[in-house]
Amino acid sequence: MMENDIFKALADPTRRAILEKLSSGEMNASALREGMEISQPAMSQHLTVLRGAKLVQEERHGRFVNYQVNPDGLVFIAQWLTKYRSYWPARIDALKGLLKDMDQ
Amino acid sequence: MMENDIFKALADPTRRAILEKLSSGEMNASALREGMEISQPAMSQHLTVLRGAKLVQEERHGRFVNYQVNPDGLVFIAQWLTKYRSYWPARIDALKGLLKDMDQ
DNA sequence: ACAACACATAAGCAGATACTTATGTGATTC
DNA sequence: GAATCACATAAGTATCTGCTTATGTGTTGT
Repeated sequence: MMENDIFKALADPTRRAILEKLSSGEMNASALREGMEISQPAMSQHLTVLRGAKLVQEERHGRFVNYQVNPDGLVFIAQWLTKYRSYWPARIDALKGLLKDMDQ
Repeated sequence: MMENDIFKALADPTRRAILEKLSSGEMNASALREGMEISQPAMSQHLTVLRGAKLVQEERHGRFVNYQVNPDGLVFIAQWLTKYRSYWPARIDALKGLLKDMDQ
């Protein structure tokens, strides 16, 4: 199931850190490791999970694989959030109408 | 950490189902169990996790405890999502400005 | 062709997680 | 005030998760 894959993927702090790194531009797996104290296999495994959740996309360039944010998973979460619109604080109430637009 | 508590709490499908039940109105723990095939202790444990993530609020009424959605955790996720605004598909681009308003 | 490189996969393991049964706690009812 | 009810907590356990080390696969450079 899509929903479960996404939330499980985001449950791990290392994977959220990877996503955040990618938010500033696409990067290959080695570049992602820099300053992260994580082994090469661990990174590879995390990227597999993120790809399965449609949170990242990969693109091969020779022997490098560039990863970038995939909006699909994130859009799903935004849509999931709309189920709770009516409970949001009033000061963010203006968001409601726009979130509605996302329902197509 | 707040962020980790929220994402870990949402990683479990049963807890997401509980949240969704609460989205249609406040309910006590026994009412939440109806039609869910979950033991009483399991429900109690899940509600503890959801409360720790500020995704639900409790309110005692005699020997019943009413639970309701707590927007705090959900608002946090919406704010977290804004980090990836620039990767959203164009057709949802209109949302960008509004999400920005949430940054205060 | 071979060595070096970037990354993926396999297998094993320690710790985390979600369940279970049993029992505890506080409120209500008779 | 004793029984019942709604819920919480404790302790044990099977499964899941994320790591490790070892090895495999495909690409590049010489």
